[in-house]
Amino acid sequence: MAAGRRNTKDAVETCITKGIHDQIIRSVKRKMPDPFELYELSDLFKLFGDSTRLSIIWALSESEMCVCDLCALLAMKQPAVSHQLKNLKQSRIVKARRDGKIVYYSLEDEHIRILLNLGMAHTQESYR
Amino acid sequence: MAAGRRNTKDAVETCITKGIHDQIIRSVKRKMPDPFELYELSDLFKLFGDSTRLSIIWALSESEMCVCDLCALLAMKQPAVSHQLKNLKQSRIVKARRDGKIVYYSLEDEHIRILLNLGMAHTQESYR
DNA sequence: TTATTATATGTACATATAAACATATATAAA
DNA sequence: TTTATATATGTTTATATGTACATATAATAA
Repeated sequence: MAAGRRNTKDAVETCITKGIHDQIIRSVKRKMPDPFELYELSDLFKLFGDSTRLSIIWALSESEMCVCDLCALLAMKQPAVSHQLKNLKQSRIVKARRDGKIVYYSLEDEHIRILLNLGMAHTQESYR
Repeated sequence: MAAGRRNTKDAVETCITKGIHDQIIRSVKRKMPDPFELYELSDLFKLFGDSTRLSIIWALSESEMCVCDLCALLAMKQPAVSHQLKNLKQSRIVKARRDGKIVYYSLEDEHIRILLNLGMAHTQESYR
């Protein structure tokens, strides 16, 4: 791609049909979120990006549940559920409260529920 | 887990401390989206779950761009960008229009932009 | 204390996948 | 037609990751 073009510090690499979109690229580049934020955000979405984990999120959007409830509901092994809950907790998607031996999980905040509903709206719209 | 419990067709597997959450599990199970929908939805989120692909989505939320623009903006190889755009297009996250040799990509609909913004709100809230 | 239950964690393995590289296709100009 | 440019696609490889299994920890009861 694009041989023989300058590559100074602030130069913007565009197509040979040079400079057409130069201003757009520069403008967008200025607004770009810092890499850390994009990385954190992709990590958030990544956790929604597995169907069994998404099932857990969906279930918790319906009701607080304990680990064993989720195992029963989703026909998953307990360690698998616990591993996923750990991931979900680290990314602040779910929170936990212990009551004796039982640990109850629920969604961390309303953002999660809204994200889920919005995604479902998009999917349902695409496939009807 | 839970040895010696009945396992008839409609039985709900719960903890030994039996029946505590039986009603909740049954209720949630009834409302459960069908597996296909959850699978499609997880596929949607999965595409948001990679930082470079998320950068593409973010960039297109700022402005329609051609493949080469994205390469320049994100410092990615052209085939890598095209591969990701193909994935994004298949899941109706982006759409394309061709103008001569140049193919311009943009977000498919407003849901995508809202999903992105909502996710960013959650991330920014978590880390401030 | 020991026993039981509920949950968490360490590790290994099989699968998924993002990126690199090479190559093919599409469009326009010469 | 041939040439150049922009994009698409096929294939390989290195990495990431979900699950299974074994085991550890936490909490309650006996």
